[in-house]
Amino acid sequence: MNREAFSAIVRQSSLFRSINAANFALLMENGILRSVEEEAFFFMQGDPTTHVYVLCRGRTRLLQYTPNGQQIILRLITPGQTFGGIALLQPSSGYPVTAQAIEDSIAMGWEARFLQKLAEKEPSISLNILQLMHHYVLELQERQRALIAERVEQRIARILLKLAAQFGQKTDQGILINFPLTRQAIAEMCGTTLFTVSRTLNEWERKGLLDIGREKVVILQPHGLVEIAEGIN
Amino acid sequence: MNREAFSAIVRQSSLFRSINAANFALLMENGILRSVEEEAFFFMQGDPTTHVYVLCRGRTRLLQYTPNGQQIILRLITPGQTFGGIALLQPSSGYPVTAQAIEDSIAMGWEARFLQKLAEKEPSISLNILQLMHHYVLELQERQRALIAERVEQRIARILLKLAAQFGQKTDQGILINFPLTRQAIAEMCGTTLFTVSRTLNEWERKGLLDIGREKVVILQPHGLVEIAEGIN
DNA sequence: AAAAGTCTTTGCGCTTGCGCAATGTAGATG
DNA sequence: CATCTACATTGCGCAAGCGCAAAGACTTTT
Repeated sequence: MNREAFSAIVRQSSLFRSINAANFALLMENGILRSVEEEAFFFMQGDPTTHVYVLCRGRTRLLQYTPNGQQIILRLITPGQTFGGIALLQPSSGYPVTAQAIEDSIAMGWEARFLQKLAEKEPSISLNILQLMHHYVLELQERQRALIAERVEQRIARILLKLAAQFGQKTDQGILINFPLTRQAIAEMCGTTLFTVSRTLNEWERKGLLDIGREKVVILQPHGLVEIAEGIN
Repeated sequence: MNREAFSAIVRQSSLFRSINAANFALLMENGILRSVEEEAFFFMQGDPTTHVYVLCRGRTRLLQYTPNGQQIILRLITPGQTFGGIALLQPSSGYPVTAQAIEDSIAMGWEARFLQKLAEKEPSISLNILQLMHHYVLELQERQRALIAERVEQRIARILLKLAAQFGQKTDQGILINFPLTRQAIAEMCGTTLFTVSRTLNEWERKGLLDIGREKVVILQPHGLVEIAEGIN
């Protein structure tokens, strides 16, 4: 467990990048490390909001369950990103989402009370949280717009482009989405079924836009996807 | 222009209800009143974020436009509610929504800079903003869930129940939604078309759940709507 | 009272994309 | 290597709900 390396990640995280050295030292003293295995949970929807986390290693996803058991993937967390920030709110009614590790993950976490006190000394923390929530609001509004106004095709294209931006790896053929990505997972990100995703991706492969495989997507013609996402047909 | 009455509304608004008397006085000195006629705008999506508002009179809606001109009604603002709070964020990239008066409206507004300074003296303002954004996030997540997992019928039922909670007026027959509500508006709140809304409402009237008219909805059997919203069919 | 404007209803056709079942395939496991 | 398991494809049928056009009803204006 390389606490040094993790410390560097926390130092640059969007939540704490602007705090001073003394407070950062405090942060390191009071943070706990949590290791969570693939498929296991940091917390589940409804759990009491005890901790705020910064992911240090691995990949984690935030998701919601619908009453009928369907999952909605809200966002993917990579090292340096914050999750559970909602815990900072005073009267908090439980985490609004579930945080599940996609691969073995390690996060540093702080008790909400500790951070609340720290935030009094270091107001930038509150501001950063506000900033994070703002981004999240914009993301949700955008998704809602897409759900209402766009067809499944467009939404799938959008998700692929977004994943490419977040996890893309340039290869000589195109952009490999460096991420174990099942059809099911794609479907859960854009509100459709794995069947529709499968059909759509295969059609795009036939057109030469993609190169797909088991849990693999390579974008060959990003521009083509952009056109689909924008509804230019 | 009854500044006194407005002052009382601001005093109780979710944004400022917890600030001290001195700061409240400052607030009143520095606030401006903006009157906006029916259909006119407080601000539009993309406008620079200059002011934060608390609505004092009338009704206003927050909406988004899709690229193809479709509207999405995000939320209805009633007196005492805050809008444009996003302006408090430091590097802000324009209002993410449009604020349009549904009826002649008056709001008190403050320059973002002024409020930012006030927030340094009165941290509860930041906390309240955080709280507001949190509510908004929960609302958006809920809407997204509904859009993905529920059928139009359920979403319409949900919207009616929500409107009833916000604007409902008990009459001897049932709950009147005291609000000029076109089919088009309902459609824009739940991501469908006015045709589908019209058909659905008429079906429900036939079943005795509603009493509908031009821009009027009276809920006769709230429980029936709840059952539909919950998908108990 | 007529005309104009807005909101609403309704019929019809049709596309989208879901649901399910059966089958195929790649990688992991023993 | 055989087996198992998870993931992926594909065909078929179907329901939901959109889109449009036309007509009707209620308001407001002149």
